[in-house]
Amino acid sequence: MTVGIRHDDLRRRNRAMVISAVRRGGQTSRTGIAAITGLSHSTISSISSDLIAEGILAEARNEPLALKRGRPQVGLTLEPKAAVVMTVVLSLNFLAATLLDYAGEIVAEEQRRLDTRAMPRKQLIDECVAIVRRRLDDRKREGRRVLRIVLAIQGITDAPARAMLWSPITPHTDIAFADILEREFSVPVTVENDCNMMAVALRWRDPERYKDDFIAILLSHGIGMGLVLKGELFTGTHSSGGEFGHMIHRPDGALCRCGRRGCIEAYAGNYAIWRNARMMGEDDEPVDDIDEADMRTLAQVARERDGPERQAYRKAGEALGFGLGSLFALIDPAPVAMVGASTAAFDLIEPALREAIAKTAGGHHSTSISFDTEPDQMALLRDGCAMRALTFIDNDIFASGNPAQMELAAGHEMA
Amino acid sequence: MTVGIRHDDLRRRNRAMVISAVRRGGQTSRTGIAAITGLSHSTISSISSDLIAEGILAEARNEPLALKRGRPQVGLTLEPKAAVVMTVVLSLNFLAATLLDYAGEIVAEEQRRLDTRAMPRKQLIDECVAIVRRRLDDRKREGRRVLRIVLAIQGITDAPARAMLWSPITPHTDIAFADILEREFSVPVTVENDCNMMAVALRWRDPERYKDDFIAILLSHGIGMGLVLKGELFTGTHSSGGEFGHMIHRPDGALCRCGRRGCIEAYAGNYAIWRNARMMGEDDEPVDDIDEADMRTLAQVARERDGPERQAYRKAGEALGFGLGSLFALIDPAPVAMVGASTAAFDLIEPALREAIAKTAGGHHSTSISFDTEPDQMALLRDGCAMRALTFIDNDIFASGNPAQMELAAGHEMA
DNA sequence: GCTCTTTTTTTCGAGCCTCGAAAAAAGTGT
DNA sequence: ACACTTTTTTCGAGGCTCGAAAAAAAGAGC
Repeated sequence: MTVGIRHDDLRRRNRAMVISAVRRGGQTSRTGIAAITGLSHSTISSISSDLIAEGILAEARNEPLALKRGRPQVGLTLEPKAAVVMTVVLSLNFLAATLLDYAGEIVAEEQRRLDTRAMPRKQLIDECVAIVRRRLDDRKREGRRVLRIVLAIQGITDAPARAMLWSPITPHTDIAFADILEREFSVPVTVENDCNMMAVALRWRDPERYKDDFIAILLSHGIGMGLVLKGELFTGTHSSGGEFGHMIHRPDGALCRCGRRGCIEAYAGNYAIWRNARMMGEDDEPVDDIDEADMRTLAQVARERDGPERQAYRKAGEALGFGLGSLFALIDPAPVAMVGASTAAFDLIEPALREAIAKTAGGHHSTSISFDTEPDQMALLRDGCAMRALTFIDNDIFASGNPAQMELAAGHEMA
Repeated sequence: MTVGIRHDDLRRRNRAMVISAVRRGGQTSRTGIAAITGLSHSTISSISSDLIAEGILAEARNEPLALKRGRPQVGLTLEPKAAVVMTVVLSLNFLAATLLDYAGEIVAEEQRRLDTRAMPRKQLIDECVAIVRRRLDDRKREGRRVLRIVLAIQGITDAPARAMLWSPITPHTDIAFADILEREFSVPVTVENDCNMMAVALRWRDPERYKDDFIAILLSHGIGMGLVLKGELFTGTHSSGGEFGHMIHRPDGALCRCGRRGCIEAYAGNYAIWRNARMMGEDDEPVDDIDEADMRTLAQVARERDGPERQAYRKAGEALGFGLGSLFALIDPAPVAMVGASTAAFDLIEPALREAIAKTAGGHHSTSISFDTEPDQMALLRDGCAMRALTFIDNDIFASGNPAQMELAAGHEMA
């Protein structure tokens, strides 16, 4: 049973609402916030003066919001110096860390290539710890306390966002990154699934198109998905869930990277398209990594002539289409964003995809389903992590005007 | 953006919490409620004395709750006379209406057989209106106002629970039952999917087993599903969703009742099992209805010898297993309840089901997934509707001590 | 340049709500 | 009968939001 609502919860929630309104709206006046939240002007006035005094919001005295009669609106903005967050992205052979201020501006960045698949467990962990340490020591941080680290991992994470359970980028499993980094740096950490963070980013980037319900599908070596339903990120009950790529397309079908058979990924992942285009057997062990240039060449050949290459893309489209059809049977159709470098070949995939989806129960209005493509997954990923970290600070730290918490945030060095 | 929290919301939520604690706990003391909700004793005292004065709760003076030292606890119960709700169940060739008091006890019942499939649209509607009118006129109602009607329909309903969009029980589509009944009787109505109501009922009936995440699958002429995730009934974005039976098992496979091909239902529904057992073609038009006795005979034959009958059940198990595997890839494994008369043959289905699920990504620990069977779907359905209606009254009418609402509830005759 | 009008923001008192402490109530044990 | 224990109610304090009114900060008009 949910716990009863106390009096102080009330203030906390309304503070959170004010912060959220400013984060969404950019520069927003008190009157605007009152309109959005439905709270009275007096309440907004009281809360915002508190937040300004606490150094969370700031008044943007420079540019007036509107040129009309009457007292001009004073825009409220997020105070960049209020906090700093760090995002860490761990993908196949790639590690990146970014430091951002409270307003979401990038303060410092670092990217590295490394051979994640060959690394021993300890070295993989140490690389992550090291990159975090270097960015924490970055002088551009200017002593502002890092209040949150969000680590996005390609693979499955656990439901409390504490650990990586399984990942295609390493043979090792069950790495409790959150515990490890928290022990090391005394900053709260969460570990998130990469596709989920992409979905979060899409929502912030284009709230018109990606409103309350949409699907982000990553077309890459493997197939991933981030799902937002009713305004909430959809996750599994025990894990990050949403493993669209491992729904079954054909029972006992092609061999998947996960060791099982017939998964959607075993038809639509880069390795599967490659395998089919090269007319290898469906039982052949998936190759480890395919150069992006090779995939581009493959797509070009498929565009030029009707051969096994074009067939391979057709099979990918078919798998994705039937998979989406099954998904739509569960959740109803929703806008779809195709993310990743392989979306460059989406023109080869789409016809078969639409054909397949039209054969399914969820495909009722298959022509009206929109597919957008977004090739740059890394930028999306970083933005998603940043918003995840910042909204955590908004809701769980700054919303409760708890003096102890605030002091921590203001502290110039960490424990 | 969610609207800000006002002061009166606070009381309303805490009132709802008190009512909910009593509905769950049966006879509960004020102290117990304070412990469950985390609210202070003074708050509980104040709220419960209000609720008693308003005739929503009552003190159960008869039996003491515990035999220990100190002032004995006074049990609070739901006041049965506070309201009355009606449930209406519309299934294939069957219509039932039940009147229940605020404590959930049945006041009056009526069941009818009718040929839903052959009925014109108007007649189907009229039958529903008529059964509601008869039960509203029932003298056992004793003038207590009916505050809610919940209509459960086998088929797809829309997300706001206002209309039936499609159903296998009738060729007619898009019937706005909620509007029709509300116009007729001036009582709020919702239209719910039958399997969703079964899931609701399971949760109330056995909260230990069916906690926050579980799946109810209806094995019947068709295949339906009710899904509870994170304590919430899972629905689609536009419709009741969760059409597990129409996820794709085999692309371009067997002909389904819905007109498409390869749906799970086209292998696991009674008509599919029948079709396979009789060695008819997978393209053969599904039969309309199969006698329950015939299905029992079929199962008996399948148990006795290894022939097409047993194979048919194997295929059903396989379809359900791969389907659950795909579902588990999205939501992670959860307890499953198999509901309906056809669960009598679950012993024939289970081996192939477990075999299939073990081949999928979600089937990691396939042996640990529990399958319960619950043959009596009608009782479950009625209970689910009743709880749906009653909790609506709890949360949306009685929780807000709105005098206007309360007066309506107390009124002895309807508008 | 001054006053009037308009719009935004702050101030102030009223009304609720929850909480903790203390008091009252209603039994059991001896 | 009296002491003890546990539940429930009462009461005053402290917070929060709200509406109304006041204050602030411009543009418009002359």
